[in-house]
Amino acid sequence: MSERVTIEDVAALARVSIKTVSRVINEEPNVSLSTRDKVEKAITRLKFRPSRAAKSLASRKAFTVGLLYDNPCAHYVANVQTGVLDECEARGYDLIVHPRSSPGYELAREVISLYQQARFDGVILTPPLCDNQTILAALSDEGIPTTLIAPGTPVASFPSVITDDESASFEMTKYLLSLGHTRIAFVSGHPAHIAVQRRTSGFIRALTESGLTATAEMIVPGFNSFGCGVDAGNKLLSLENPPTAIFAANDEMAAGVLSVAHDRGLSVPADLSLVGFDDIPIATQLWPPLTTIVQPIRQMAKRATAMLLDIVSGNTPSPQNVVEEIPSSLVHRKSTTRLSTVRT
Amino acid sequence: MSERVTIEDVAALARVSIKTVSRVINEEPNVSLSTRDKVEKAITRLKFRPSRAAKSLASRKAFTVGLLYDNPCAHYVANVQTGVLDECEARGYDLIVHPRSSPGYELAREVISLYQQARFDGVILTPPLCDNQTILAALSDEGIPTTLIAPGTPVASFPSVITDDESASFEMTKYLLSLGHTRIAFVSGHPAHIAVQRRTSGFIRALTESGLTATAEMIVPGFNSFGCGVDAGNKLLSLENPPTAIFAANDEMAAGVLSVAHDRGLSVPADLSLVGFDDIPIATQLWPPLTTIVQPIRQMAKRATAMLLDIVSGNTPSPQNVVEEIPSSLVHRKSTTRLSTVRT
DNA sequence: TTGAAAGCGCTAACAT
DNA sequence: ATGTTAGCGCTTTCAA
Repeated sequence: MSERVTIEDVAALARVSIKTVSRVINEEPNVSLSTRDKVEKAITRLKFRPSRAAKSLASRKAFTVGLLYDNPCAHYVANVQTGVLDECEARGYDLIVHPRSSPGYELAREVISLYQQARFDGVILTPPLCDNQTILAALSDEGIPTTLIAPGTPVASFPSVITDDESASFEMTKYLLSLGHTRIAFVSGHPAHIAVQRRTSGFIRALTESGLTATAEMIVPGFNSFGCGVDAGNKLLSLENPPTAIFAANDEMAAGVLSVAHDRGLSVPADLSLVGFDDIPIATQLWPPLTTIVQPIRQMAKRATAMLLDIVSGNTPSPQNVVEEIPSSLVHRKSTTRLSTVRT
Repeated sequence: MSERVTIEDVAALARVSIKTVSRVINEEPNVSLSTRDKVEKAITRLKFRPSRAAKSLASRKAFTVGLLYDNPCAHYVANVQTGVLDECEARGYDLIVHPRSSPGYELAREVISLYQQARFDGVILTPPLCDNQTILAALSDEGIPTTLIAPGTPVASFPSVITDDESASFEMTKYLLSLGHTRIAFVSGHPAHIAVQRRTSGFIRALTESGLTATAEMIVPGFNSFGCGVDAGNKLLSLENPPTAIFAANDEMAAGVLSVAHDRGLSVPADLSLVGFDDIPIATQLWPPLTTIVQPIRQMAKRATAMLLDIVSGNTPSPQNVVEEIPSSLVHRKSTTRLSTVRT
């Protein structure tokens, strides 16, 4: 293997000082066009790549962000990673991922240790970690730059980016109402995921605003899993006066409801309109494909990363308690239809 | 924020030289027990964490591995990442992920650039990248330490870890045969995924060995997606003399076949036994849950990482063309049953 | 078994 | 607009 090409080699070839080369590679001002040109030619000729380790040591920055998560949903995680990487690559940062299911204090210790080793400049937290008080407190105490993706309660002292769960849920319910449905059931999500809880509020608000009331038998608790959807579906469709539309707080539960409908010989959407939330891959693979709400996960992750990089690179007048909201969107697919006047 | 604690602070407190501290933190030999003890106490008291950047610069190693992939399946990627991290964390390495869908030469350029910046010491490739000749050649030319996970043709000059696709498929077919099925159809996988192609061979071999022949109409091509499974299912179940068992080269296609069976009012497994391959999450969420083959993805990734770290840390007498095989396993669930003598 | 000195390849702070 | 001089916090090499 060839020896490493250093900034000195470039300086020698271009007949300038290493500081000038440094200016060029960091796009600093105050370099004449001709000098810049000479240096760039030398860089190209020698195939010079500045050493990340040397840069880090000298500038006391890792140029790396950490992504912390403890989420079983591969699809969600993949989207978040993609969004974070979008921003990292654009700004020359690296990403270190840290999936963790250890207790809060353990995780906190690990993260602090990594930070002290200067292995990253700051971290991004996703649900449910971004609602974990132990970790949040430790990060705050240690002064570790942090941003949050979709925290349940964005009261923390960290910038966060959220989406409009409540109003999206409201819109979806309105849509079902506009189709003529009045007996609409809701399968609520995991109580620990605060953001998911807001979906229930949106549902209730829409009903109330239309002069309807959300009865207890039409709101059944779920815990986000397919199996919960199955249970909820069985409960709801066994009702004396069953719903004509079901709104599940996530697609996985909607899929569970759908399989129950199939089993019972009910046709979706002819006999039952069904909608979910999230737009996970199976939403389009099921038959019929699910009308649902697309979460802007990737964009949220990208923004959260941008906010973090602004902080760690000192680009910004420290935004403090900034909370940015990125809207989700409703996709119409085949699982919903106007309530037919002829009832079974 | 407090000032950084350095190796000098520790040396001063322990009244030894920095070299001795270095010996202790790197677990080098030739340190007396009492000295080691003194140093360790000082480290604890000061909460000293060696700077990764300084260590990298001085030792000319990044202590980081890169993971390259271009795979749409989030579940697969998540498993690979977990396996890689298992090994990385145990050995103090970091992981940088690099998902890419750019053309081969572009990717190659990017990877070489990152390597030259010393942002990682070596890379791990997963399908389909590990079968991409352009990238493989570039990596080899540049002398970048590399290991491969599940390459289609492990002829390359890189250590690889594979699984037993052919024999697992053989066993699965034998199992179906043992249940009394003789009209068994196969939905083959994506032609570009060579490993997946081997599953077809195993199927054919089992049939042949049992004195049966694999007829053309019973082997239908697929491309790994749910939709392909639907198409294949429709084709197969429309046959004048349809199969009593269907073996899909992956679970996603099996799910497609299952939805067709449901639509046609066929009961699985009473009317049709159905099996898949991979054991992705929906395999257990479908009804009935799928009998399938569990791929040891996480372990494969862990081994591939261990091999890479052995190379980059010089722990090993350069294993060259090592190919390790990790066995998969068959899980019996509810989608298969003995062929009933009473036929429909 | 221990230590002193010389870098690793950059950036920072200050000249000029 | 450009250069000089010190480090950054470790490991390496060589001595003792």
